Amino acid sequence: MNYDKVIKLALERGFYFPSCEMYNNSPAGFWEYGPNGVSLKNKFLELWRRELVRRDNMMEIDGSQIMAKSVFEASGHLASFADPIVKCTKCGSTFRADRMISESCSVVIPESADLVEFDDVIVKNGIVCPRCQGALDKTKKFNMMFRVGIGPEGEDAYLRPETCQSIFVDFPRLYKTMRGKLPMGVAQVGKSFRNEISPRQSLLRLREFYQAEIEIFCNPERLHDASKLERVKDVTLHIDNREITCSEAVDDGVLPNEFIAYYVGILTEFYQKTGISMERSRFRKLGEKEKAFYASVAFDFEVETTIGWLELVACNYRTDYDLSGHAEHSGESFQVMDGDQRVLPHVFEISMGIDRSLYCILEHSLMEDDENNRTVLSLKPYLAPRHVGVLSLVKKDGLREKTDSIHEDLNRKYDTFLDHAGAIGRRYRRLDEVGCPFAITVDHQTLQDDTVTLRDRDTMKQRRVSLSDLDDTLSESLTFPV
RNA sequence: GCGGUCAUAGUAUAGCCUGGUUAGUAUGUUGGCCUUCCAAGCCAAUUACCCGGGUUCAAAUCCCGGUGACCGCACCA
Repeated sequence: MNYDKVIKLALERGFYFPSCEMYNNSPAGFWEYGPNGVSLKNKFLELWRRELVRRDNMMEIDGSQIMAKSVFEASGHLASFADPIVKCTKCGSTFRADRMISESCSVVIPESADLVEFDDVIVKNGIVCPRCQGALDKTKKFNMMFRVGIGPEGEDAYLRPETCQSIFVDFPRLYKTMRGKLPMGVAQVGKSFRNEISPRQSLLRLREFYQAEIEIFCNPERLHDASKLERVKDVTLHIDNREITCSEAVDDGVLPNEFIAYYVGILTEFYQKTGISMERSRFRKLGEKEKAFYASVAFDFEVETTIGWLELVACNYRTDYDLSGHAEHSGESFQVMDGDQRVLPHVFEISMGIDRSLYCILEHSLMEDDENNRTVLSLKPYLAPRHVGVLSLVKKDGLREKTDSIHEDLNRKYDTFLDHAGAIGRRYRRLDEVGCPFAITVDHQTLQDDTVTLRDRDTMKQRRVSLSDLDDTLSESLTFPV
């Protein structure tokens, strides 16, 4: 299934759509989730909590989206989350200053250098616009964070460009008050904001987006403990073009230690349960130049789609980069006791893009069933926006009333969809398109013996189920897997 | 931000070149009839020319500007 079909489904069936679409000055890169999108997202996150947060006994927080300027001085984002750009005064083209200079005259300037250094080299070497030979303007910094003005004086603060900074600044309190012990995982779901130059492709490149981030605080001297890895040692990983188990990955040096291998393992088990094809997924170790400025080791979890490989998760070993930065800027101590050892914890991060993950689930689940002339969103039942359609075969002879009462018995426990209108086949097709795994239909026999038909989305097969067994039957298929 | 292409109902499109239509079609949606378990049929209803300006007696149509989308470049924690 391809990108166009997914976006068409998203627009037509209330999964997601552009924000403020009726106003023509609405900026790009902002999308909203409709009813089915929210329901899918909530269930995806519930699965994430089960498979990662609860499984590893992590704690979850919900931090504020606007954060103090100092946070980003300490984190390095004010200095490093910005690109030096230079603009041509004649044709208006914009270039990354460091790249353009190294291409024009092989002088290498680090991107974090002072802006005057770029200007000096441009003047000294007579560099002009590579496109039109026009004169270049002065180099500027383009910072990708959104600045906000707080209070009447409009004091500087920033929308967080990643959710994890709240986890870092909250770490000392969490450790003290929540009886922290290393390794300690802290998770957060929330919005992050980045002023992308060119947002693209709906959910895949947003200016405002959801992240589910996990930061595991650990003792850097105890990364070879294999006790947790035991649980996932046989999980198969696609990594660096190989197919190996978690424990083999450590033995072969593909993954640096047991600690990281364990988290890569549970992350893989999580994604297996989302319905994303693991055959079309991989971990990829990032090279020195691809890594973020804070990472010493970085793996991306990537999924193949019709528009290429997408990065869904960044796994970064951030060392003590963040905690030492915040310790230095705030004066607070971030050291903790691990046994009888005083340590400044290191951080391993699992930073997940929720929107991208949802897109991949949709693309990998969407099927065209030509034989039956239908489109089926073959979601895992526990992720489906609607669990069960409740339909009356016809409205008359009391079937409507019977159906309504069955619906009332179900709709507090399940996400249901009540539908009386139109041809039954059309109603089944509509449910198929939003991934609803089951439909029960009330017919004349129901009035006689309190049974209904239960239709399975993927096979279209039906069986008769007694109303008294209905709850058990549905629960069995709709609860999250263990 | 640059270049190319594009913008008409929920969705997909015709009409634009050559200005004047009641803006057509398909599908969807809503109600009704019929049917009574897989997008059937019939009747009715419903919904659109991206925004702003210009040219003109008259603009969906021609011109300018803006915004957005797609592709490429670049960027991408």
